[in-house]
Amino acid sequence: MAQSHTKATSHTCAVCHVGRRSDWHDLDETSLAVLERGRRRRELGSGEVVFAQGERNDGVYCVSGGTVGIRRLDSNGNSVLLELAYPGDTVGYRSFLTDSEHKTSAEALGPSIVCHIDHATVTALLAANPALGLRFLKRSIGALEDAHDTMFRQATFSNRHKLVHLLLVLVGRHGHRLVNGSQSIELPVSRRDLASMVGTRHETISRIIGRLETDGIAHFSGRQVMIPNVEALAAELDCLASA
Amino acid sequence: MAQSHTKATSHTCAVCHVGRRSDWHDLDETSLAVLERGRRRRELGSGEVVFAQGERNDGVYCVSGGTVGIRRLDSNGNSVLLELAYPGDTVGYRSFLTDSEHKTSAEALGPSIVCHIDHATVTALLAANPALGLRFLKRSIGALEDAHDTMFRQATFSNRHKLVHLLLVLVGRHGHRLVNGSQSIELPVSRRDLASMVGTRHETISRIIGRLETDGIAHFSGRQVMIPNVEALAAELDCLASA
DNA sequence: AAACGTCGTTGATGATCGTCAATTTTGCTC
DNA sequence: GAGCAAAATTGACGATCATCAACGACGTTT
Repeated sequence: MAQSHTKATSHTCAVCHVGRRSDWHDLDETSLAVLERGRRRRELGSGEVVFAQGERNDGVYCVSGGTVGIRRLDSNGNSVLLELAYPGDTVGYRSFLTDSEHKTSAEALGPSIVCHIDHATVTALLAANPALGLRFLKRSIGALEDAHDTMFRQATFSNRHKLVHLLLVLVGRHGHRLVNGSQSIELPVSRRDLASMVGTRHETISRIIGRLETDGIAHFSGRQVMIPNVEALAAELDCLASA
Repeated sequence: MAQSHTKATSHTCAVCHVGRRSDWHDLDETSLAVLERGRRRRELGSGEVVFAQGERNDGVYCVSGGTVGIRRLDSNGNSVLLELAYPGDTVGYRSFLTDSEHKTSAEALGPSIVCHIDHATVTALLAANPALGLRFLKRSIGALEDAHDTMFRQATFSNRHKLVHLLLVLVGRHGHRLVNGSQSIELPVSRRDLASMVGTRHETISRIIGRLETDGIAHFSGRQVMIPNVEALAAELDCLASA
């Protein structure tokens, strides 16, 4: 809307994620110029780190392609995948706004593209565009409500139900409808990460997957999942809401 | 600092929570006057509801005394206590900022005092005081990081460790040091709420408490808890960090 | 005082899970 | 393609948990 021309050089933020509306679309022309100068595009391979837990903040990152995982680690080697970020999402804004070190790590869960916007640039953009701060505020509130949802499920769902719910969420993001109406996904995460998201061990996830297989609800082959009937999967959760 | 006089009428926000710094301390004189007009103090008995899940937002609430629980319910009667709010904390700001219905309920966990600040007043104060928006932003980021901590513990701690951790947090908020160095607390929550915070059933909490008793680590009598040696309690968690 | 509901505790039992270990599979490097 | 390391699966076993049920304690109501 505001940015009518800008000679689509294919990699300016103004024309990026047209459909998805990133946090940077509302900027005025001069701010867009500032953004273009302070921004650096990075292509990441699977597993590459965007920022690491404990590092000082050096700006924020806008996800432009692929999937980015937000992870927390401890000194024992435990790892929990807390959030998934997709194109249009901004990550690293929390430690920026609190001017502190990153409380989580972010890593590409597959080939991904992120744009780094350096610290000084974000500071300048925030000063000139109050709406940008509002976007971050909405983002953190949304993330908090997601976290509350997760905490509620952790306390009330069985592990099987938690895995089914997670599969349904991933289908919404990564699923492809096949001709016969069934769904096919390539999971963006390992079994270990699945386990950490469900709150159990990877061996247990293996066994629950085995039971889903024998029940005919889903068929797993590595990270490929075939779901013949998504409604049947969703029905597993409905019995909780109605009973 | 800014408000030097204001004739301490004992119940103005400017002189409330002097030590704890509420979100409303930074307001200028004229905004403080607006706040005083749009604010209504409420004294709540144990269990009384501040706002209910699903209601539309009608402003925010500043906790002035006691303890307020933030709770999520579902249609099956399941209830999970997600957060605790203490004097100086503001609650209800999330649905205010997203202009939506409350996603959680808030209730007094004991005799409490909250000040209701009506919707129009908060809107006016936010427009005149950008710093107030920042306070809410910091608050939501802090709550999100707490939620991430909880999610991490849910995935990596045993139920016993989760309960021990929760006890240590509650000791920090509600504990009193006795002459012999031991700590005494009155729990602000029921066993059922303890269970929901740990992510298990109340019967299991009962049994874990029983084991803590026989281990001599803590002594429970209703909501009164005696902890002879807080370090011994904390040591339960240390073995996780070092091992 | 009696009746009632909620909360908390305790017991018994079957189901589920965590752990250790062995093995297979997968993905990557050389 | 061979070789390697990490991931994933499977089995066995003990530990823990969810569930159902019974019971006592407590506060409120009638």
